[in-house]
Amino acid sequence: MTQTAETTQNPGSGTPSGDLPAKFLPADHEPRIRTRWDESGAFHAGPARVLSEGKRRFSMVIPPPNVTARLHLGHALNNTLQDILARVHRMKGYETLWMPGTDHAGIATQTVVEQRILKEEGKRRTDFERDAFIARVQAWKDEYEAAISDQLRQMGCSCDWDRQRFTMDEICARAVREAFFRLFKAGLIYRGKRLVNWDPVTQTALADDEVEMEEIEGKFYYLRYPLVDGAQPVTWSQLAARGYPDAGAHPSDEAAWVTVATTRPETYLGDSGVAINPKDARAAALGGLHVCLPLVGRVIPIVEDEYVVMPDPESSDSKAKFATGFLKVTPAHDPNDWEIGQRHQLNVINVMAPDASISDQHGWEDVGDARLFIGLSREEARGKVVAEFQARGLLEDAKPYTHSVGHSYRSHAAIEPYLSDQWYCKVTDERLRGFAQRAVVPEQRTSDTSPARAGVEGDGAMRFFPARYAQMYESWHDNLRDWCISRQLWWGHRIPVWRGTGDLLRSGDLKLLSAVTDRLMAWVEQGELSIQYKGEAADIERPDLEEADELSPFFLCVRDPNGTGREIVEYLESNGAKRDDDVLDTWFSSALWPISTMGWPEPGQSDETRNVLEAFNPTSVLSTAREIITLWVSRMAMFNRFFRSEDAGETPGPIPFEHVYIHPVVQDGHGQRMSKSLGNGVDPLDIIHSHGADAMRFVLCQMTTTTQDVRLPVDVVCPHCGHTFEAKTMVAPDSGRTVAEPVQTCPSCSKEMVSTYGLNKGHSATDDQPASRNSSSKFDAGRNFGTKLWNAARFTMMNLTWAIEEGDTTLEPGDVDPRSLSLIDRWMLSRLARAIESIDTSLAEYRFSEYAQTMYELVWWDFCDWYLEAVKPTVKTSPTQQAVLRCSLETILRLLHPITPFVTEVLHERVRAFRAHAGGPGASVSGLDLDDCDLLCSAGWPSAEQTLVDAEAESRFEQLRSIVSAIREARTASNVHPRQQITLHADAPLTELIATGEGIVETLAGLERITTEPAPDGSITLLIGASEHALSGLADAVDTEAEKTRLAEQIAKLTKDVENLEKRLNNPGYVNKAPAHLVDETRGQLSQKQSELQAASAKLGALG
RNA sequence: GGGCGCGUAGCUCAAUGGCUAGAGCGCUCGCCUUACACGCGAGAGGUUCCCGGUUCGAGACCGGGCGCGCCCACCA
Repeated sequence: MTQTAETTQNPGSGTPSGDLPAKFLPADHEPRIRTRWDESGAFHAGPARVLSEGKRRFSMVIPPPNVTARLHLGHALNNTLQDILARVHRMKGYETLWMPGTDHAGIATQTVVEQRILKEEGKRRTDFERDAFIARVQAWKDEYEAAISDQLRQMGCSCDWDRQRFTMDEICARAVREAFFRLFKAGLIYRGKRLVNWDPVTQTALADDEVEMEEIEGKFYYLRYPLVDGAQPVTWSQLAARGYPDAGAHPSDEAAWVTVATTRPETYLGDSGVAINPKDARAAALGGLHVCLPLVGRVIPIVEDEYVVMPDPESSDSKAKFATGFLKVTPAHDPNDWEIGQRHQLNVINVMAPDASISDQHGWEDVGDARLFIGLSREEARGKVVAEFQARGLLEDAKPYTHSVGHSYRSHAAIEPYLSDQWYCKVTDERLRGFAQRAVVPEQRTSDTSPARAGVEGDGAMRFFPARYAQMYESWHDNLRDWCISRQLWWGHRIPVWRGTGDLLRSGDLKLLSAVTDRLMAWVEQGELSIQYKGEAADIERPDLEEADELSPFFLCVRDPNGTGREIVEYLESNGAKRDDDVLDTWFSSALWPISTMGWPEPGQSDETRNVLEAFNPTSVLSTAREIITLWVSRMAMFNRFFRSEDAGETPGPIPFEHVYIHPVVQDGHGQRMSKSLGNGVDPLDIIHSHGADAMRFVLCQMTTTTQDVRLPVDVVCPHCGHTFEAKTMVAPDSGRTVAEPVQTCPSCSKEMVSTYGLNKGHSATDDQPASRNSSSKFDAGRNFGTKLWNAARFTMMNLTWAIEEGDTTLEPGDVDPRSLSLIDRWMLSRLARAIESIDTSLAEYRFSEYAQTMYELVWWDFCDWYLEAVKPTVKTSPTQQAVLRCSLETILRLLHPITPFVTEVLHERVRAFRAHAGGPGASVSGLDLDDCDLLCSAGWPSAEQTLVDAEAESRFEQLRSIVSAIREARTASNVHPRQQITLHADAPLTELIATGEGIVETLAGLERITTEPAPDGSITLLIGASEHALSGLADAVDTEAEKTRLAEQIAKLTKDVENLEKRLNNPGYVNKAPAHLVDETRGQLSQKQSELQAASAKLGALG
């Protein structure tokens, strides 16, 4: 929606407030304010102020967004919260560093770029040279890094933009190489042959988290494997003789078999055993027997393993229900089978090529008659295997079975567990896992029993908010496995390892010259090279290196291939050593983020960069999403502590952050996570465009409760008329998810559009049906709040301005003594003081919604609804009240600035302009400290002395407020026109009470006067408490019937209250056991209600 | 399978075991009151998912269900 120009004339025209329009139009101010902030350098942190001047530090590293795409509202939420923390602490006087940056996001980015190139140019990655392709990805990165930075800036994020980082920039890359080298040298990185999640399409290993589970309608195949004793078939009668249960049920001279159940028959080619549970009654009779794989002819053992599930057709567990008790073991193609194979020393037979076709070129030799499967794809082979088994009477059954299968989150191909050589990081080592576990504060630790080491820096100092997430962190470490860190990609940090064979040592004309080895060893001694061979460190001379060959090479890790190691690299490569083609898992560089961004391992050359790490690590808080607690938070803890260890890992170094705040996940209105595939994401810039950054930030802050998910109903914006409306939805047949219907009709202009919410396949935008954008009307509340604040400030300025024009002496510097003030002023100051206190408490516990709510109530209810309305008649002539008004506004601007930085900064400019115009700082309230500062973003956080909290003023105000409410209710019930000034006929006590308010009751209730005279005919009765008063001077005749109805309702309610209170007091348990003050309170309430009831009844009786 | 969160007004959410369970949006009525109609005033609207228990007192705590959702692991 586009905002139109203001319609309201400003009465204060010609003064410093004169050019304030009736609405705050964000687009008119945001760019200019951002420029002012940038130019001021307010967000640039200086380590020297921490290290030499002893200033308290507050630091955060941004969770670097992936450069794959623009930011969505989930990012907006997290970054708003971080900015709030940064701004609050900056105002509180902390030297504040918020380090911005982005993540290269290895496979994700490479894949989006590959897909775009394929779509636009029809080329594949393999059509490019490695460097040329990387250049294309780099171009994408540049585009999205710029877009993301722009989004963050438009949101108002107060990052230290001079220090912006990227996980692959030289500063971070240097840290990655150094980290890899140190881990390699320490034996914490090793080469391992393991099963990985292999994506046969992209031909890369995927991390577990890069695998998505998808439900598949498959089949359970029951395959018969003939039993053999040595080379001879075993008959059922022989089996019966061994005591095999039910063997007699088969023809005695027929060859016996066992039946295995599998969803993947094609993997039988790689079977190297059949397992049975030792508790199975059949197990004993099979001792020493083998099975012979059909066609292949391979004879494989039957092993006993507890892992095998016993069959139970009645079981609700689908495994037991479908099981036969015999499990085919394929160590090369199933992770569990791999484990079983390890336990029983079974052969590992890989029957597939990297593209997942059946192949005898990758570790399979005894092909036998199974040759007919060679070259088939997995899917083709499956059908063929089933057909061949069936043809031989070996297919017992095939049952339909729905199960979930891992798929590549990028290519969507089914994952093949695949045996391959990979680099691993030994995170299970005490120096990594142990350090990370012991970082957590003792009271949040549960499972890990290793004690924190007394006196060790960082041990037991890391705290989770909300605390429950500590549990997730801990339990993950219990089941930790070594981390596969290599990826078969081009986009990423290339692994700094070269492989060498004995030929490297026999280079040139020389035959195994010790001089060559000496040369390598010299580099090792210099700490520039580290060597591993056969899984062990070879950093000492090992004659057997000479035997290394292509199949079993030795590995040379170069500390700094681009710098000091250049000479080594040249030497290695000129002698035939080849660099590893793989790159590191993205999370490897992410794990270094808190130290790499701050310059580790180099101290930095200039004053600016030197000592950043010393000054700002550990950071104060990390704000992130819960699903990466394990992938990221834990690894940062490991690396920060390991690499900052002062004794190479003997003693853990400092933790990466003191607090870990886990923010909620933003879901759409149907409880679904915002995602690209659902199309329910919302671009923060769309919200900024329609509502402004402040409105977006305020609502996001207000939404952030301590639950784990928050819902944001997504609306559709009409591309024709800008109207925002709730989309008509449907359940998608394929996913079962709720999505918008493909074509939506605008309820305002009746034109049609194509909704992006739900990514409707086959519906593309046309001129008649343009694409709509997503938005949410939830942000209206934030925009309204901003306008309210704006107008409150406008009112304030107008009143102060008038005083100047009239030559008042209002603004003489000097303290206003709160004790000398009127009730309403004391009340307002008390509310401010309490808000300051309450915000501190909320923020200390990361309760952001409380902070927003406190400000909402302070501004809208206390300040606007009551204070401003109450002071209207008096403020123009009261210098002290003007001082209170101005100080209140300034306090509010400061307290609100971290949430809504733009509008508050603009208003701060106006307040300062006004002060300049008035020629001085103006009167201030004693006990309320507000420093003078050019920009609000670097102004001081307000502090209020405890003396400003005035309980007496608050309770007196509550009394007066309830009188005002009673009068307003009576007016409405009797249809008295809002502007009609009326007369209150009150008794002496009430008159006195109202007098303490110095006119505010009259103002707020619209009273012309208050008198003790008896009310004339035609008045309406006003019951306040148990005393009866009246209102007269109404324009129209009193509706007696309406008054009777009102009284009857009142009586019914009071009767119920009295009953409840009596019931409570008649309960002996309550009177005896509840705290005495509560019982007394209840007694008081009862007598109060009883007299009110009596008064109301009497009045109703009198009306007849 | 393990862990976690949630279920309160039509919607989105509040409520240290203690006043009559509150707010915003939406709805109804009255107001263009000279800061603000993105506003002001007054209202309507509740079986706090169900069943038990603890307690003088439960929306909250305990046990058992039902439902929704998220994360992790696994899937012969």
